[in-house]
Amino acid sequence: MSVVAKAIELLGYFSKEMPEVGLSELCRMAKRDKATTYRHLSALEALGFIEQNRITKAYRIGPAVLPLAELRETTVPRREGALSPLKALADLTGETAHVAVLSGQSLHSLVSRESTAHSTRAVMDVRQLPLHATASGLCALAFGPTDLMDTAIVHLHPFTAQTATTQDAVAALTKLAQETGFAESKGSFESDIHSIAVPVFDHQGQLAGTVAVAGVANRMTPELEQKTRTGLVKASRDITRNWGGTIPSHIDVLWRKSLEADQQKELAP
Amino acid sequence: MSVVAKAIELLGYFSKEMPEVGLSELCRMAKRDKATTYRHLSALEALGFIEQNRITKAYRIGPAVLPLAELRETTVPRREGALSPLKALADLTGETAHVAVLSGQSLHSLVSRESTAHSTRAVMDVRQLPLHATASGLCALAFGPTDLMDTAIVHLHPFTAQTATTQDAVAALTKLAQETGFAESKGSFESDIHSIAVPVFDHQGQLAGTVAVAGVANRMTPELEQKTRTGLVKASRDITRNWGGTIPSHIDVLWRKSLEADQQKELAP
DNA sequence: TAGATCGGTTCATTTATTGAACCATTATTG
DNA sequence: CAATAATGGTTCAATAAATGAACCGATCTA
Repeated sequence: MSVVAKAIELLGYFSKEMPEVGLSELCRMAKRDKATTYRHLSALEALGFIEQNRITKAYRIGPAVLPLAELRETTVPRREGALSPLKALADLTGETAHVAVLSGQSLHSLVSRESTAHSTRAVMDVRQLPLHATASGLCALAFGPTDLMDTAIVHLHPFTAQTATTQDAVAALTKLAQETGFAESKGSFESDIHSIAVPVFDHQGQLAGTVAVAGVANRMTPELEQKTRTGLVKASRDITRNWGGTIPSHIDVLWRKSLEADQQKELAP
Repeated sequence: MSVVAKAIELLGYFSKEMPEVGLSELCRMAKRDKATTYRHLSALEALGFIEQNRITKAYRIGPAVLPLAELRETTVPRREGALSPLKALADLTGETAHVAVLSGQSLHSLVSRESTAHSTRAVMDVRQLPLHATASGLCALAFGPTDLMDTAIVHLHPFTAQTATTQDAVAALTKLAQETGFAESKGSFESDIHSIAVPVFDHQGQLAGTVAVAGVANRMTPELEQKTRTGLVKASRDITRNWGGTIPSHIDVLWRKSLEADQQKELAP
């Protein structure tokens, strides 16, 4: 692992819940030596990526990230295009909706929207999503570049008892997603969270990212699941359009079939 | 210089004018070896800080900066508070207005607003502002922590023929700013740009950042300069208030005196 | 077709990174 | 209130990682 990666990884330990973190705390979280962490922090501080609270000595994200984000937004305005479909999805389901983008071999959280319908809800505080353990990740494996699986199986970290930790198990989940058009994670990343994800595509019909709904498990009834699937498909269509992409026809077919099957089930009993 | 710094410095070469840059171009700009640059880029790509255009092979800023910027703004919401005073300032002067924040020992561009009054205008594409060569930098030296000067004099890079390159010259400009309440740069960073800056303060009356107007030199008449000074003082008062800060009374006195002197001059001829 | 440029790779040399042990301060606590 | 255990920060010899000249194959240009 390069120093660059180690240093920048530290930025991942800051969150809305913990916007300021001290040196020792950060060492524990990153499981690194104090001197090392300190030098990494100092380097990031000199660059304005983090800054230090002069009183508490704790660190927080610095102002240097702002112009970079602005540049990214004006160059590739994906966030804006994802925002309003995501809001609609969160409102429809009453759960947390989020969009992640595929960059190289990894999946990054782009924007998330929490519903205010319930006091308990999923909070998206992870920036890089594990491919094998999240609905979004499995969705990327199912519909993204094939070599993504090679990266995924390097570290099959067991986040919960439900996490798929063998190549075969991950492959099976991926296959299921490819057959239905929906990727699912039932407590495989966080134990009480049940997620469903669908792919978003770029102008070449390649996977650009994923839209997902992360729901509190005990609220995820078959009815809500169906509503979620319908909402996800609409959100993916909207975001794909906003990003100037097109949904491959075979994906369209998959979704139509899955949604029709759901409706059948609803009419049957 | 640490690898972390070298790698992250590469991010500085992307701009609105050049949002996508190839490997060789980047090597020339950063004056570094190709292999080194390539490895730095690869590291940043793996972290999502940059991504590669699969067709042109050129690199651009990646999506990983977006959640960081969002976290920064929710933690330290300064951008929002600066935006509308900045807009007013740009409209008043017809030139480019911008705000920078002091983070540790360096000054970072926070947000800039260009006026549409003229087709030629200053473009703020630098993220870290040199302390000795810009109005904002001199302003920070004049009203910020005293140890800032130590950092400033380490590299007195001659950006133009007008740049102050001796400690004495920088000290003289700083002293002038301290006496008038306004820091000025006449072509010391970019030859045709004339800038004026004033400080913005935090809740302790310490320097939090700077507001500045960067004007095209030949448009900067004494009349526009006076209008700019008045506008800057208003902008600083508004932004300082929005950030929950207070302007020290001695600064208030300085500004009043300077603006009154300006009015005298205007009435005299 | 010959030369130039591009992105990307290799490997011996060099240089920066590492972490145990060390301070100096600042809370905690019996 | 003194003892203890945190905290942030620093040092330096051992070591692991970064470096860059030279190289490759693919495009592009004249």
